[in-house]
Amino acid sequence: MDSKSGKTISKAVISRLPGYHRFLGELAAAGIERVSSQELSRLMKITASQIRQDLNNFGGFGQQGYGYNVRRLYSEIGRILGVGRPHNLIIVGAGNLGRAIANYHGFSEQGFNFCGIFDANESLCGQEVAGLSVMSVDKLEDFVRDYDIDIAVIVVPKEAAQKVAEELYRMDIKHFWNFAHTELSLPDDAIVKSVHLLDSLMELSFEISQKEMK
Amino acid sequence: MDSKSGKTISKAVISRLPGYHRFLGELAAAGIERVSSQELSRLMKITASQIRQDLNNFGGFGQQGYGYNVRRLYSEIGRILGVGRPHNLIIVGAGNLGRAIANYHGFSEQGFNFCGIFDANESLCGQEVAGLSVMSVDKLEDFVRDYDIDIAVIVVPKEAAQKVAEELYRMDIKHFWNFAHTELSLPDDAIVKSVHLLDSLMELSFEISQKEMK
DNA sequence: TAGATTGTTAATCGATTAACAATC
DNA sequence: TAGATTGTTAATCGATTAACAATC
Repeated sequence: MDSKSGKTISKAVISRLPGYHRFLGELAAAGIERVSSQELSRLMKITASQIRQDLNNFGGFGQQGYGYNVRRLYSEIGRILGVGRPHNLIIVGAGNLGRAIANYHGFSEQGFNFCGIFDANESLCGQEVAGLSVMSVDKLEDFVRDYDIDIAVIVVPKEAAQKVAEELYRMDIKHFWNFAHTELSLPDDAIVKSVHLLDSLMELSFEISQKEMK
Repeated sequence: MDSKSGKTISKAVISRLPGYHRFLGELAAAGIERVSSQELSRLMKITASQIRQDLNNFGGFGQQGYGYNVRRLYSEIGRILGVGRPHNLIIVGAGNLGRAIANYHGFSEQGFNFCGIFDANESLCGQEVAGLSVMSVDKLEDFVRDYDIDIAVIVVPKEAAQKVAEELYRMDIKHFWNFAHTELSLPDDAIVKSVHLLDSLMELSFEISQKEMK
């Protein structure tokens, strides 16, 4: 069990874990061996107290009087996040965003392997994207049965997203990284992580408006 | 002033505003005229109490015994978010993700207009992306002076992001939508909204790991 | 008017920060 | 040992939920 005594980790803590992983990765790459919560605090602009609280959800990775070993903490957080251990993904939707995701190599460096890319538009099928040949969504069922697919990336128009997700769920895919501009509604054992780009841009726009009213 | 008596709106509230906008847009498109906080609560899976609290940060948009007028509330939230009012953006980085963003039409529908796309790689210059011709980053300074650019989308490799952002800041661009896998560090009057896709995928991976440990 | 539902205050819950004893 | 810094408990702060008077 990752978290001490199996207690649930709050959303707030989870959302900071990738940040720890990123900063520690940079420190490790810079050849830095140890870091204190105070140094990390300055770097990440969160309090040292919060850093220690967050890490202690998972165990005592530090040493009094010394701080934290950078490489050790980096790999512990990686393990907690489940990176490293390989994940097999498919991309559903071979539009611009689907292609962009397939082509970004930062994902595979962390063990996220794109195994197939699918589109409903037959005229796209056979095109090569990031070393994969775009397949018809008709082939999804067979493909998912043959490979051990863990996560589906939903990059289809919002009108199609719910239906596609339900079909994938029936094919026993329970984990979704959703880029469609809509919420997916699936049974409780499904895990959906949505990235709503327009929402993010709107939050920026809100902050701009607030600043200009000052 | 948007918020009642000018008080600062919490991050938590801001993050829910685009969701309200989206759901109300869908209700309006479906021809639904009124909605109560309780109905919206069921739809959005947040409590009715929270919805009323959130909205009352900005004023009383509802009516006792009736609820909220869908079209009115939709447009009020749009106004609060600063959508509708046009924003001029440039995209810096004409890689796959930059192109995908330029090509997604959902942004311009909300008043976010892409005016130019730039890349440091001269061999990409002149290529057409979403009706725009990719320009050399050398042209940025003149372009930004001539057009009224409000927001820069940073879609360059993480090694280049900080430098590019600083240059844009010097050219008087203060608002950044950052997709590079690093934090941007800029003076306090800059507003940076980052989208770290890998972080999002790692959060999903974390939740998968947690589920599998149960 | 009676019923419904808001706007708002008060109560609860959870997350962050502060403090410090434990210990390397 | 003395100094540094963690792990952890307690105090504070902020966000969510509950409750209900106001009112359409």
